[in-house]
Amino acid sequence: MRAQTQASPRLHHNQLSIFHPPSQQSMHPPPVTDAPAIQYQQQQQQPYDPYYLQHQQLQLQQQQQQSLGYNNQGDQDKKHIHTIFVSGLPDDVKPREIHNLFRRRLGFDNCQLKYTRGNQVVAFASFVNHQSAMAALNALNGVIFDPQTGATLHIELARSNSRKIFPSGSGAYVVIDQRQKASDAQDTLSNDGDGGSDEPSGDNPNSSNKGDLATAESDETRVDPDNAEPAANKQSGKTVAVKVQPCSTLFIANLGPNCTEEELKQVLTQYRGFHVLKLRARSGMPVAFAAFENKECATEAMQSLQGSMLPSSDRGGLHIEYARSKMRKV
DNA sequence: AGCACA
Repeated sequence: MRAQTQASPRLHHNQLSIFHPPSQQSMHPPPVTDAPAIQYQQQQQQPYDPYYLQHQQLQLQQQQQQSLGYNNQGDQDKKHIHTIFVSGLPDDVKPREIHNLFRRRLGFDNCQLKYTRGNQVVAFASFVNHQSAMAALNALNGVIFDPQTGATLHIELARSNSRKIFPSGSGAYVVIDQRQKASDAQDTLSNDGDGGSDEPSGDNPNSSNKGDLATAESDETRVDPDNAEPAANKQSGKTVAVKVQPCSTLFIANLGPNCTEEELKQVLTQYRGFHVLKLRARSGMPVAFAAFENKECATEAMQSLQGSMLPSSDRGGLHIEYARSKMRKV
């Protein structure tokens, strides 16, 4: 009997918890001193999720910012936007997948999947503040969502924030179906009570209510045709050629000059199947190679950590690719 | 853009 090794090839964000610092930490000092900004997992076996702690901190931070008048909407920039707009999704995407894509991200609040009239699928994800939204945007933009079709996520800041439908941190998601043809959108509202619900279980075909959640639609969440780019050619019968051959070893670049092997290892050990890390400093800028048990594990880690900032990062977030050759087993 | 170890 075989184990369930052939899960869905799509993203499984089961272990993501890296600190995404504010892209531009503005006028406000870092939150508080009683909790470190980075909470590494100390290689424990027990499931450890700093998400909730950090989530609470972020909410506190946002309240402080609001009370200080930083959420000034007179600004022409988008500092007040804490919702991101996601396109490039395959049309068979499930709301659960969107939720699982974002639920572990720092500062996540809620998300909604939307079927547009043009038979496109887009999603909105809201965070507790602008920085968290930007961190998620930077981490997931350009990520291949479905390796089999090559569908690539295109993420940008939403034009306006989603209306808050659920209490913060409830982790709920919403489906809005505007398709013209017969719709098969089923669940409109779900909670994740338990921690581990990433398995690609069978879809439940209970199309009980449709359209009642469409009241959540507003001009805030309207989708413009120019806002949603045509996704990868998933219509063609053939599978699209991928950029780089997937490999169980990852190539990690854009590290800060002071990046240490320990620092990177602390992060990588949070991901399933991680084995060995090798750091190589060359001409000032170090690069690293991380070996995983298999390509799937490597892919998960890459997709979660893409663009993430380390404490030592000073030239932007991590740049991760599949290595060109597998790490020699030593 | 930068991909080693054997």
